[in-house]
Amino acid sequence: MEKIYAAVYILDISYRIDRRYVYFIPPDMRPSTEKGTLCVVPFGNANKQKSAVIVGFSDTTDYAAIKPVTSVMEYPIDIPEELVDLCVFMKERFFCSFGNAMKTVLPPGVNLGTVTYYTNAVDFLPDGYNTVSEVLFRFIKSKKKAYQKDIFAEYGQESEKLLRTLVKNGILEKQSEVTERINEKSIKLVRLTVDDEQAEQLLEDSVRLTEKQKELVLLLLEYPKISVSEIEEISGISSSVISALVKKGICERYDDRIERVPYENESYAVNKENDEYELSEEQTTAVNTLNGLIISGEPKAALLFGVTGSGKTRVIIETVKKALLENKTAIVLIPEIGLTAQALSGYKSVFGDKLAVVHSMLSVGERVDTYRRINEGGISVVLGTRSAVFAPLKNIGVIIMDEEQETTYKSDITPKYHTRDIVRFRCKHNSCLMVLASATPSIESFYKAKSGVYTLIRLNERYGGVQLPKVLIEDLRNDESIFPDKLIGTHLEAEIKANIENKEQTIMFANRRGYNSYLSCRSCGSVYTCPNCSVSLTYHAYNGSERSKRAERLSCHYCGYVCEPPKMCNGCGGKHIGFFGFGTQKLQDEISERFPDIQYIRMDTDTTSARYSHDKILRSFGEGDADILFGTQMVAKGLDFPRVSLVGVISVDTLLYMNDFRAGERTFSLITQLVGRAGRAKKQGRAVLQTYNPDNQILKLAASQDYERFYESEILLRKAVLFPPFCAIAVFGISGENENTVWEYAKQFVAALDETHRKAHSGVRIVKFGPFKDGIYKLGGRFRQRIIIKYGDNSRARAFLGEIYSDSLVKLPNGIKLDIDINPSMI
DNA sequence: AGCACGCCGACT
DNA sequence: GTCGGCGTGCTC
Repeated sequence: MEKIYAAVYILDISYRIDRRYVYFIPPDMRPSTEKGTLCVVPFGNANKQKSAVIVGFSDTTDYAAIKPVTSVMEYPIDIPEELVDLCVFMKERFFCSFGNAMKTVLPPGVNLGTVTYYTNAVDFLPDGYNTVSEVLFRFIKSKKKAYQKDIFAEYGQESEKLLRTLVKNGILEKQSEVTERINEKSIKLVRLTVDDEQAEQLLEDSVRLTEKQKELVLLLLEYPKISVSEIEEISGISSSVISALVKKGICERYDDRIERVPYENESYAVNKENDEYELSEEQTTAVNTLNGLIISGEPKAALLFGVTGSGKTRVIIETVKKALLENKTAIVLIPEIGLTAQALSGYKSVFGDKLAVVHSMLSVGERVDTYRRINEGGISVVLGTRSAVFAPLKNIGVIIMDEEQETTYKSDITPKYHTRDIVRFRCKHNSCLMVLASATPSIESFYKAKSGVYTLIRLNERYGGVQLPKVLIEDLRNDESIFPDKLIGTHLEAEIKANIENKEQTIMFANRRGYNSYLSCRSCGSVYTCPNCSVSLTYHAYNGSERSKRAERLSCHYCGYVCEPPKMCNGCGGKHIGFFGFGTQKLQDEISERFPDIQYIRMDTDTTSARYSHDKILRSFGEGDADILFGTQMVAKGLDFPRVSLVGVISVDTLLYMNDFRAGERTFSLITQLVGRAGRAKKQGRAVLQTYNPDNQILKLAASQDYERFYESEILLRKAVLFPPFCAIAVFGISGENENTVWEYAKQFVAALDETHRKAHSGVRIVKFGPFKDGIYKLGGRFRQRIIIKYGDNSRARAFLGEIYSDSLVKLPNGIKLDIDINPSMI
């Protein structure tokens, strides 16, 4: 077949007109085209130049009005065929446009956009035009090629009407071209340009600086590495204050990229254990089984089900080694960036410069570089978070997902893909092995393993014969030591004391960051909620250098809204405003109060938002700089510190009662991970689980670390009320600023859905719920309604959902947004 | 999304 | 009479 016509997908068009379009390829371009080639094509009435990806060829077409490809783009990155097919798959599976999928697959910042420009079609402007037209004409003539955005910047958006007239009259020509630009997005940071002493002096000297400016200097002294947005969040100091100080030469703004120390250049203590490490019998069997699946040369899947501390990571490394021996490549996925430093030292020492690390904290430039290195073939192992699943490796032998149940594997922006689905696609394409590894697999995955779809591999023993920690469920209901509003119960306090005396380390977990989770008026009961979102505001207290200087703020964890705490209730005017709930900051106060002489480290998004601070915290704790590490979810994940012998869980009660079918699964997993942090060394560790619900079944099962019994009860439940793995779930989200409009549209949407189902897809079996309010009904000023569809995942069902979605987008009222999420991580 | 075509009201 | 409002329909 000759390559006369090309089927393409256009990159920047909306979902509802996103399909294959066919173009004529001029003969001279044919040699330089293949599947995955980026090109420019004219599109629509105006023949706007758009970037497109070739997805197929043909030598005939029955479409009469065919247009020719404008040009083939020279692009620094090849898009492998596999990834082109993957984008088509993502479009069908997750209902996103091909272009959206491509954007996710390519490294970020690779922006192929169309820009519009004007040229003069005649040399002189004829008589009869007004002065504005004349000015515009002269501007365009002097520039030769005047970009629309430049014209707008100079003469305003209003000039568009005149431009249109001039084009219509043949005075100007409107044209477009595709630009390719790599955006460097970076975090804007602020630092002092004077040393600490000079800064202190400036603070003394009351004339030179205003109060606000002093506050900022104080803040910068405390946080040497802070971003502009963090400054605003913490202190409410606006960027104008920063500018004033910059002008005075006291501080400067700088770009984080400049300061970045790539992992590659950091020195890691090479883990000596790696060489001496001997696989246990269980581990050897696991590696052999996995190797057998790799060399089968067929698409395979396995679930590596191993208790915490059973040495899963070592099995993973050995399996990757086997793949490399077969001359194949491997991808290892981990749920969070926080794990990379620790995980990296192990992988780096084994795979050296054959390893590339990919995660979301890399700068755009670094990511493009890494992508290119992989593309050129010098890399055989890619380690990273979910975006690493798109690494353009060829000839993949194995893809491993560590902690496969983690919700970070689900993308929360369009396309809302699940990494597991992408892994499955790539494994099919590469005829290779998918390995899901976890101590607490998702119910879906364990179900597949039990029913034989995945090979189930168990690691039942902790490596080196270490015992699982002893878990104590501590009933807080009658514990005096937590009155009136303390967090650390009698037993936990005693255990921590014992640990401090024995010079052993402790990890503590609290559910939330901030200080108190909400404020409410003690007289009228009104709770302080975010004006944009239907959630309560969290009270944050940021320690200044002195206690009295403490900055107090209320902040919304969803939209970023920040305000000062009210002095009195704006409902009833009462002065008694109470704090309820607790967060990591409150825990911090209590730790320093109860254990005044010890060192502690807090770890939550407030303390780790600067790049690489995560690693620093962990390294510091690992080196024994502190006795207690405490924080949110982060402290639960994969940390391996031999000196930690105690884990304290302040409370997980709120997690238990979340209205979400996966709440049980997540709580179980979290507790298991937390408990697993204790006693990675020879000695048996201890864990204290504080709760007001000591009889809760999930807590009990988690305390006894009995995943399989938990699974058995959970799977029965899922089957009874129809949840995954027994169905797939599509959630349509409708949002808008006007509450009533959103509700009206939601009803209309459901009516349309019912009608389409009845008329054209009655064979598709669905169960429909809603519309009803989203769990967080108002978010960022928008009201949200949802419609939930349970369905069996097959092509007919997907065609139906795609049709509904596409048709509805066409008729979408102004100001209403509609999106779709397949198998969301939370409902 | 953007743009053209097309059919009705208020303007020089 | 015509300029311009936005409903409808199409994009290889």
